[in-house]
Amino acid sequence: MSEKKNPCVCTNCDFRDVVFSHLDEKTINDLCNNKEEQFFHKGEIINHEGEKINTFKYLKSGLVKLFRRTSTGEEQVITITRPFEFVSNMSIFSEERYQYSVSALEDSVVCMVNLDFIKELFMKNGGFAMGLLTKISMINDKIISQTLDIRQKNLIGRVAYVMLYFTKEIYKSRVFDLPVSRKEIADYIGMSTANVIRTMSDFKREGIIRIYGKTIEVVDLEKLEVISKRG
Amino acid sequence: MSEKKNPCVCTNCDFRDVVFSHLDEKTINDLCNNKEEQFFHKGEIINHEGEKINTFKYLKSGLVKLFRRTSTGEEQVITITRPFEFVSNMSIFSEERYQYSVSALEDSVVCMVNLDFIKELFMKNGGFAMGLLTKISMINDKIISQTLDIRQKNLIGRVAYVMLYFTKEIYKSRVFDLPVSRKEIADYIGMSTANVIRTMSDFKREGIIRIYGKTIEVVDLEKLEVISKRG
DNA sequence: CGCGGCTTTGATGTTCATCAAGTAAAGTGG
DNA sequence: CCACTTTACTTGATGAACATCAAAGCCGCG
Repeated sequence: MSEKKNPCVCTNCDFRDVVFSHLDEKTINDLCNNKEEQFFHKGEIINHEGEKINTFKYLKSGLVKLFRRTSTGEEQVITITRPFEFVSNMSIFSEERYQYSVSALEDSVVCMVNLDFIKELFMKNGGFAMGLLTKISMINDKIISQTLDIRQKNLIGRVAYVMLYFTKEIYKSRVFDLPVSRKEIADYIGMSTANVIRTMSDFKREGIIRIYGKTIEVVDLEKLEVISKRG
Repeated sequence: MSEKKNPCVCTNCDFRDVVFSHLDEKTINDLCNNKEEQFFHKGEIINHEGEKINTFKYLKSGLVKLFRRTSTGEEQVITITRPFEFVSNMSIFSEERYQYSVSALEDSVVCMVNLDFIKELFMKNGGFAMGLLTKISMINDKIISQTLDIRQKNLIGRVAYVMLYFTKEIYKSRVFDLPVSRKEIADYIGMSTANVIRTMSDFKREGIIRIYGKTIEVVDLEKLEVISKRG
């Protein structure tokens, strides 16, 4: 046990539990030499639609949105997601280029691992492969079911859904700073900006939420739930 | 080379190229003993939402739809897909139970492989694992991008999209028997049944398609493309 | 302090769902 | 095989939901 100390920070990375749990110390060390951490300011693009994929990226801290741009220039937001849930794009193995863009909604730290290294690891370590497939499947399932959930609701149901999503999934708090513009919410739920704003104003008028600039306070969580379910 | 003849039909299965390409003869033989083929009549359920997942299923022939039922009882069609594209549900590894239902739109043959066998194979054969992950990713990507494509269109654009989907992706022919009801199209594109019918009648009136009972003939493919893009 | 982007609200019009009533087609049972 | 029942399809009329347009207020930033 008197071997030279391993200075690799990956050993203690919280992300190990997510997909790198079945790796021995040597592999973790290799991983460490094949990765790079990068900081992104709020608003910066993490990767562009069409860009070549050559790293496996995951979010260590912050908040990101996954989106694409339609031929007419409008933005379609696919999902908004927190650390550990965002494992690169879904298509690292199936596509050579990113199908969607990812941008930082808050200051974020992304860890980028050489893709060939990941692929090699995937080939020779079944446990790792299984963990990664499971994680990727879960992310995809979540996106699909979220999309279906939204699709079945009307305008106010969708807005309520988004408020609840931030409250319960993203911030786990009834008070939070909205990390997106009204327009981004609109692009997320497929409604017009004006109507998103109108609905939020209605919620405010009815005492369901309070708005202080960018800060939102959910006052009546139950009523939001009812609206989201019924809408 | 005088070993006993292997009667395994899997050796020549077309599906080998899809995910079972990296397997040696012995493994293929094992696979053969762990699989079962099943025939489903048009309309039959292949698997139910909520049912326990214990086989890896793929479509050998026929046509299926993937869907779920909302709390209010309406059906949401997630995708309609042909052989080799449908590899069980997406969630065989991430979930214990099916999240969605699958039913046969045409008479179909499904091959069902013991899930534990697949998992074991996945763990010890990197090439197989890679092929499977790639396939699953592609299916997921397709579902997500299709959903986004539909979402950005209006009523007539969506109906045109569906007609083109059957013409170009499913049947590769301008004349085909519509395998779904008007209501199922409506559930697929998220519009009302009456309006789907109305739009198809409009297309017929304008000479874009012809309708003989269940049979559809696409007369003006280009006009459909224009409507689909613009709508 | 002035400019540009985001937000807000009202007024107007379009798109689409819903309802209703009728027809065609496809099962079902005698 | 025919009468009956049910399910799918069709069309028109109406109203609700939502987009769009426009004008004004707000806020942050150079």
